[in-house]
Amino acid sequence: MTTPDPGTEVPEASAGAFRKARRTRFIHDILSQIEQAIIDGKYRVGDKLPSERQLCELFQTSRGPLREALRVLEQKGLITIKAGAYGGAFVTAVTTEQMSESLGFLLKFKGVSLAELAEFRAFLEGATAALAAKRARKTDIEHLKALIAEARAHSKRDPRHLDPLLPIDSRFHKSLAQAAGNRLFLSVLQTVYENMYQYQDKYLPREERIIKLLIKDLNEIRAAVEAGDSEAARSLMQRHVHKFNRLAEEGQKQKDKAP
Amino acid sequence: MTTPDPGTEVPEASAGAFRKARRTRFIHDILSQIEQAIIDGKYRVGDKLPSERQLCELFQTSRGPLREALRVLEQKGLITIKAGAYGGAFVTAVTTEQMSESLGFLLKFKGVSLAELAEFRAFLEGATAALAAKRARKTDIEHLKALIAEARAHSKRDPRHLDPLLPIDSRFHKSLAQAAGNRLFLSVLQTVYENMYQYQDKYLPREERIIKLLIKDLNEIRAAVEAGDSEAARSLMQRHVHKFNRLAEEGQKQKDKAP
DNA sequence: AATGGTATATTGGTAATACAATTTAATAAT
DNA sequence: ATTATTAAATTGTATTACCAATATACCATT
Repeated sequence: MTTPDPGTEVPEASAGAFRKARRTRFIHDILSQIEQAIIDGKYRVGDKLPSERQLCELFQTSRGPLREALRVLEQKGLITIKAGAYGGAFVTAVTTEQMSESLGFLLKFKGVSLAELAEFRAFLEGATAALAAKRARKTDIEHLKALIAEARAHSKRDPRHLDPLLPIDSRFHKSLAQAAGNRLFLSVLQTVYENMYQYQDKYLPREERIIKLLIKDLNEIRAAVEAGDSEAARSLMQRHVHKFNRLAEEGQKQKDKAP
Repeated sequence: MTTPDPGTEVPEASAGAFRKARRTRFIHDILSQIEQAIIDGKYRVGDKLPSERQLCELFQTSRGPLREALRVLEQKGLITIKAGAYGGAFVTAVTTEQMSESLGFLLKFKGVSLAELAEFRAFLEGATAALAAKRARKTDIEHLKALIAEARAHSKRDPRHLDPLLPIDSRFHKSLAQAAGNRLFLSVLQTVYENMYQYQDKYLPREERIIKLLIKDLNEIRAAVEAGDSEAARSLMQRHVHKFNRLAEEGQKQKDKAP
């Protein structure tokens, strides 16, 4: 399903009638069989695949190639492997981890700048907020309110420490994505976060006004979402993201000057 | 860099100060070393890594685990492996392939519907068009015009065949993403395409009006982009995407009725 | 001269076996 | 009841050998 599969191949550039006549490795066959079995639901999350030796029997191969295949499946995020008695290969729920890593490579090697990532994030979160404004239910709104209340409590107890607020901020954005009712937005958002995390929060200036600003922004967004005003939600969110990105950029310059 | 790396670890849920003290497998070390070497530019695209036997010497390990590591790197899209004399592991340029696959798994296992994918695509392409309207250069516009001209030529020569137009359509969208001047949009767009390809085009009704509609839509978008009207470009593009998605959905229902 | 075949050395691909390390569960000892 | 020990299953690693693919250089045929 993933690699050039003769069966489902799309005749895009059908100019050339031939494709590379590469002979498939064993592990390709093993991989696609196991993948298919998982996709077909023959193995569900939590299920244990047969032991390596048994799989060797089944596929009529030796442990070398088989372990290579298992390693690839592990990398794809489909299984996790535990050693020891009652260990083995267990089917796991897919996460955004692999997608994040792939995106990370693209960022690194394609030379995508943080500015580009921030721009993408602004669009993404803007759209997320707009959707949330249309679809958020009462419980979603309450959840957002609770998060803001939590943030306020923190800031009252300790008006100078930004760090405890950052995870709350993160949860706010993710809750919003959840309220948007499209899991794809949430997944992509998480992927973006996992890749800009290190930069964004690290360089925000640790000042009281930042905390106030953050809470104010979030609350305005919440209000727009609650009012069902999707355009306002989008606009507020985009401005918020851009604003905080600018703050982080400036903070980074400051730090670079006097480390 | 990918897996739990003590160095760059982010204190997200800094509630738990400790991370699982799992004894790292050999291949983790091997992986991170090779990955780092590639990231650091010690090996560039096209370069050949040492042969398996030599790598075994370097890492003081046997071929089994080493090959597992190479297989994982291959899966990550960092290297390709060729057999035979003068073969070996060659560093390759990263593509969107892995990200596409990861997204594909998320779609399959998280039960993300095609409707959700289409919604995401509409947002993405809308944003892309809006950006392109702001940033497209003369050469970009000319490229878009050339594609439309090509499409028109096809439709004149053969007014009934939609299929030759679909690749042109695809190129149009990708060119637009290129003109948007943010490689991230292009990468994500490609990722989405690679995952909805099979569905979208397959079920479009093969009627003459569809061809006319397609060309008309593209040209209107091109005009908005050329005029620098980003809001119009976004709106036109979003409507276009939704429209064609609806057509494909209806076509699918038709085909399901009478196969 | 051009083409096609063939040897060869290099390198990845597979197999088989043995042992080490890890982990859980059952058991024994305190 | 708690703790230490043992046993069994399973992955992790090492070694060795051989098979298969392939770029190169050389040779043969036309």
